[in-house]
Amino acid sequence: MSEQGEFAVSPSIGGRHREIPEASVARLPVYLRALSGLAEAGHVTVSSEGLASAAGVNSAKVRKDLSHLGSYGTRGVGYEVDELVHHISNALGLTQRWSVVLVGVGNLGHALAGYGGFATRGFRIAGLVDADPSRVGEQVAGLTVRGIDELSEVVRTGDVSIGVIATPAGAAQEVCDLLVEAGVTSILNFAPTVLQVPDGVDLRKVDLALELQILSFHENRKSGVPAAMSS
Amino acid sequence: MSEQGEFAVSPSIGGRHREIPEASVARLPVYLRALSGLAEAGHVTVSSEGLASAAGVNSAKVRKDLSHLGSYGTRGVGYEVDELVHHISNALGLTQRWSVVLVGVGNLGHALAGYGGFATRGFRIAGLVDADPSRVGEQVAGLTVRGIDELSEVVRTGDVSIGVIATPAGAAQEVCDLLVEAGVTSILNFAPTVLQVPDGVDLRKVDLALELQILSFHENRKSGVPAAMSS
DNA sequence: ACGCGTTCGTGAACGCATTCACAAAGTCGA
DNA sequence: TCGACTTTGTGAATGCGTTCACGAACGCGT
Ligand SMILES: NC(=O)c1ccc[n+]([C@@H]2O[C@H](COP(=O)([O-])OP(=O)(O)OC[C@H]3O[C@@H](n4cnc5c(N)ncnc54)[C@H](O)[C@@H]3O)[C@@H](O)[C@H]2O)c1
Ligand SMILES: NC(=O)c1ccc[n+]([C@@H]2O[C@H](COP(=O)([O-])OP(=O)(O)OC[C@H]3O[C@@H](n4cnc5c(N)ncnc54)[C@H](O)[C@@H]3O)[C@@H](O)[C@H]2O)c1
Repeated sequence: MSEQGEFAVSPSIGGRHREIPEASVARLPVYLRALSGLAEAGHVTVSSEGLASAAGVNSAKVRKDLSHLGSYGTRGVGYEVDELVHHISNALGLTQRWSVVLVGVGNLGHALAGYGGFATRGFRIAGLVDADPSRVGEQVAGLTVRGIDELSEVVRTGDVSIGVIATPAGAAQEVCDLLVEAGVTSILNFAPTVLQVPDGVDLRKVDLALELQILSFHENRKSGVPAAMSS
Repeated sequence: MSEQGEFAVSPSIGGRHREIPEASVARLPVYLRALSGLAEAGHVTVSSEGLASAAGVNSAKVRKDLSHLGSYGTRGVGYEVDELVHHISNALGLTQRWSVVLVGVGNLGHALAGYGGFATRGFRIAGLVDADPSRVGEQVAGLTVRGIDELSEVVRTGDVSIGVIATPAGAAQEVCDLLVEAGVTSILNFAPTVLQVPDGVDLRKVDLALELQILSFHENRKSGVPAAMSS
């Protein structure tokens, strides 16, 4: 409850460099999880070294990343765990609860809908939507599946800003367009397709096949150099 | 069946720079998918520009990436789609079929087991493993769930090199250790934990909560600057 | 045969991210 | 109070990835 004051006295008052590098942003959730573990284990403070090993990175990276949030460490001691959790949560916008709509309640969609990780991380599933008439009305994870024609209404009434796409690849762009039109400004795509979104809409993807193929590449490397047996 | 000859006459024979940058490797699967679409649409050749727009990147990146595989383009024309598919598949090691063991057949594990994307991308699920005795013996996606004590045997007899972890976070490191001990050299982790693996084992992760939190950060940015209302 | 238009392949420039390394700033025991 | 010790915060150095920009190579029409 004092970080605004801290910000006010931050160095170089004129310089507005509140930009946190994307690579740092991607690590903040990892730190957050590591800190939860440390807090449960009874740690009150943690050094950059300690947090680094818990998060699987090196300590210089931790310090640089955290420095983008402000100067919340104490030299000779480290960081106070609770305070750091608070600041990271704040930077990530996790102090408020974001609402999510999940489109495509099939094989994967069912697993996602039933996944406890949404709620525990502060995300609320505001609605489940599917195009298959035989799925509409079905109860999944305590929610009723709605028709795709109700998407816009779900987004509006549920104050939804994040859309999750778990439809087949062929339908993903169409669904994406509908989500954007309905007012969603962040999309997480599980379908193996490249999606186009207008400026102002953030898009991230989770791609199982891609991950496996990257592993395949490294497996291939490991199993003796394959195409270098010439001459 | 002629790329070894091609490699042999590659420029700077003494310099052994067959290393493909990790960032390029991560895009090759995307190109592969884009090329499949182009092939279906009847394209025989494609320019770097055409492939770039299909893959959602810019053309300089495409050319640079493909140049790491060799010189398979024709100036003034572009790349032959079929040939490129072949070379990328080869570079990724997709000419052979990799076997996968899936550990943790719960909510998410069921979805993964039933996912057609494994087979169509050339990956074979050699076994499903779970620690819950009440799950062992269950039929899932045409396979019988085996006990965790059988993991080593499944890996050995199935010639498994890739392990997928879909257990709760608390069990992930233990499962990871078992996989490594059994001889698995690549691991894809769905549990929200940092895993430790020895050198020589590749580890990748898919982290839903992390993705959502990154989106949350950007949502937060968009909805007016939040913590800058001081003074 | 030849020139024109197209597109690749790649060196060079640039920018972002990581790592190094150390002065500054704090704690803590005596 | 003070000095030894710990750890942060950050400039500088380095490394990696992206983008630029253009010469070289090729197809094609004439
Ligand atoms: N199952 C997995 O483990 C897994 C893993 C990785 C990626 N994926 C990807 O996730 C997506 C979903 O996979 P799945 O196994 O759940 O498939 P699925 O076929 O079981 O489910 C797809 C659902 O989307 C619905 N749908 C289709 N078109 C729609 C539209 N226009 N609007 C709204 N809903 C629509 C269908 O009715 C169906 O319920 C696919 O793109 C798949 O490649 C799945
Ligand atoms: N469900 C989702 O959509 C989703 C999404 C993202 C991430 N995840 C993560 O994936 C993991 C699995 O999620 P879930 O929803 O399927 O959970 P779940 O509880 O439904 O399934 C976990 C399974 O793992 C088995 N298991 C537990 N300990 C084991 C061990 N030592 N060895 C082998 N098997 C063991 C359990 O018996 C169970 O069948 C979790 O870490 C979760 O955070 C799930």
